[in-house]
Amino acid sequence: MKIATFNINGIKARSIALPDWLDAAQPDVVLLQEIKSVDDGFPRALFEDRGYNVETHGQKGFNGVAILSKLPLEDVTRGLPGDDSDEQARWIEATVIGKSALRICGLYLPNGNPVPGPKYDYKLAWMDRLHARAQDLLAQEEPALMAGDYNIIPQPEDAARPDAWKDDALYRPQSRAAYRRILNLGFTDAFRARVQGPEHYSFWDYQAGAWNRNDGIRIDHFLLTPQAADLLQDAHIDAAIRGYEKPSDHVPVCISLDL
DNA sequence: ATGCCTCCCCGAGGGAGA
Repeated sequence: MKIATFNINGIKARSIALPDWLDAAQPDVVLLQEIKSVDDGFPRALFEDRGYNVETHGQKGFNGVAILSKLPLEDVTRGLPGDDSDEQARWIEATVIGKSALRICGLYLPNGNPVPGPKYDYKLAWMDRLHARAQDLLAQEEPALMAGDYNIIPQPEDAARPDAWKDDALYRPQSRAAYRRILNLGFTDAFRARVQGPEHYSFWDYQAGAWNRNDGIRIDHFLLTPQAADLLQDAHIDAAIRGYEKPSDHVPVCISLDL
């Protein structure tokens, strides 16, 4: 089973590039972030015509997450537990029914800039809630994953110019510690389990020719429970499409599970 | 880089992104 996560930076702006990538890459399941659309505005037919089931959790203008799946989806839930007053659409879960069941969580973790400030406080509070959900997932002792745009640069090797990010919400020690606290519960970073070394990125700024200079950062991640990590066959980043026509500033990260 | 693009809101120019 091939699963991808892709921050598309607006479904309307990606109505060509996203279907083109789906047709070429043929993923079974895709977790989308930043659809920037309400549920009713999401072009479901574009994906249903390609054999995908579509589940969205959108809001007007910002954020928004979705799941595309060629396999049946069950028990879909929307919103990260832990704060009923949180109206931002950043979390969706479902169970994919393949040879056996896999719980998948798609997330768009808050950016958090500027630091300090209320947006950074929101990021850290959101990560506390993510930690709690992560603990519950692990307690199930079943194949499950949390994937999406974490807005976290885990290590210096995950940025072309780590010094440029030292005061940024994506790289502050407190941000990275909050991410490690989740990882250290027992999750596997699927990409780093398969690929080591620098110069593997999932985001390049639109500005200042970042793509052409390979001035990127790796901030889109797959975290696997031990039972899911046992099934891991492959992980890679589809970097090339960053250079295609009208790209997102992120590219897809893909894994294959023996499911 | 207190932001060089791009996206959204809409129908001008501001908020947000990372």
